[in-house]
Amino acid sequence: MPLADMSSLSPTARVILGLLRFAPRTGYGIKQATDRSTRFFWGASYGQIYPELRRLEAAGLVESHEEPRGKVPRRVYRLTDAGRHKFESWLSEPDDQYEVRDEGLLRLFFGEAMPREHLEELVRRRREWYQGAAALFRGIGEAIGPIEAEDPSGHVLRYGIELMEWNADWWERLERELS
Amino acid sequence: MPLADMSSLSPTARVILGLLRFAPRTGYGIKQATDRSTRFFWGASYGQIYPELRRLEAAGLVESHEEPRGKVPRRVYRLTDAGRHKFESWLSEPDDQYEVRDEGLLRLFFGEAMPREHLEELVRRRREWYQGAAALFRGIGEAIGPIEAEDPSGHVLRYGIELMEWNADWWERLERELS
DNA sequence: TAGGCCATGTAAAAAGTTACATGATTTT
DNA sequence: AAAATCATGTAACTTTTTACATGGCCTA
Repeated sequence: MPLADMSSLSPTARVILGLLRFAPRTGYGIKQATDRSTRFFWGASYGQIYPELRRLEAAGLVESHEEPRGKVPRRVYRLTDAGRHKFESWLSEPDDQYEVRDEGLLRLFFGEAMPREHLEELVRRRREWYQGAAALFRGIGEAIGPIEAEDPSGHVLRYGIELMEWNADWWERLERELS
Repeated sequence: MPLADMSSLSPTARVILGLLRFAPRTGYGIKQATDRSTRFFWGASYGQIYPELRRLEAAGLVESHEEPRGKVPRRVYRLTDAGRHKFESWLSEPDDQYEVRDEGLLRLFFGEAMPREHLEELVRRRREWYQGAAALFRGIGEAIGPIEAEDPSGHVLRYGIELMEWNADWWERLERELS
């Protein structure tokens, strides 16, 4: 029985539904999974996850049952058929607009006027971040991975790895140019 | 006289201040400038720009004067010294976290399960978007550019062009693989 | 036994989007 | 004469962040 207005899914709702497709999880588990996977293009905080799970349940897109560990209350959520269907119809929608928000790039865009040492620092950090991201993406490809990636040769994963590597390279080159 | 709490700048405030560094502008002009430049990593809507300009003025970071065109009221904003200083100290802050939000990637991340024809469509659109973005960035490099780019050989612009080209290539390759 | 991890949540604030409303000026 | 562009704004809503609060379980 859909009670809440879920005619359109918020990005966070989509992350949640998408992760639950692979396995049932607790709110906490969803947070861990996003931190290890989607955080590179869409993060989520507890302040969104828990309320969103309740909204999704009210709309009949997920269902939950209690599964305590000793005295620790614990609620495991899983996708309903309606939820799976809703998610898949979102996937099928045309998406015309790719909106990207990248505060680091914003800073760099205006940063040409920065003192040299700050610029070098910024470039170094950015390079390190991309190296970490590349390593993480490669790790997902090798291990079972937090998202239980069905197909380790999947396009997206490859895109992720290659994009992060390209970036790590680019920033490393700039770093060398500057020094 | 700073009246509003501007101890920390919102991203939109930073875009505004950053653009005003090059030239005084109206709210409308700021919107045009973002649409042609920062929109690829940070967009802004009128609903943010006009109220933010008033907050910035209340805080003494920008100042404005009326400059009507005929009967059309028109208010031109420019940076104050305090605003310039504030912006430059933001540039100098260390930034540890690069948070990126990319809804298109989110979709693709989960999209492996998509019906083939939807996937192809998505890939095609994405390729086209990147080709457009690459063209636009190259255009900025050639023309004076809406942001009055001081140095057309600047790192960021080069980064933008090369990133968009890399992406256009990547998605084109995937498109061919799929067909 | 202490520190880290698992686990759930809320309240307030901040940030951003969307839809609406209005009208002059400039270009085709 | 029509269409595009310049120009300013608001109200309601949605989305996200941040800071707080609590406490059991596991392992070194």
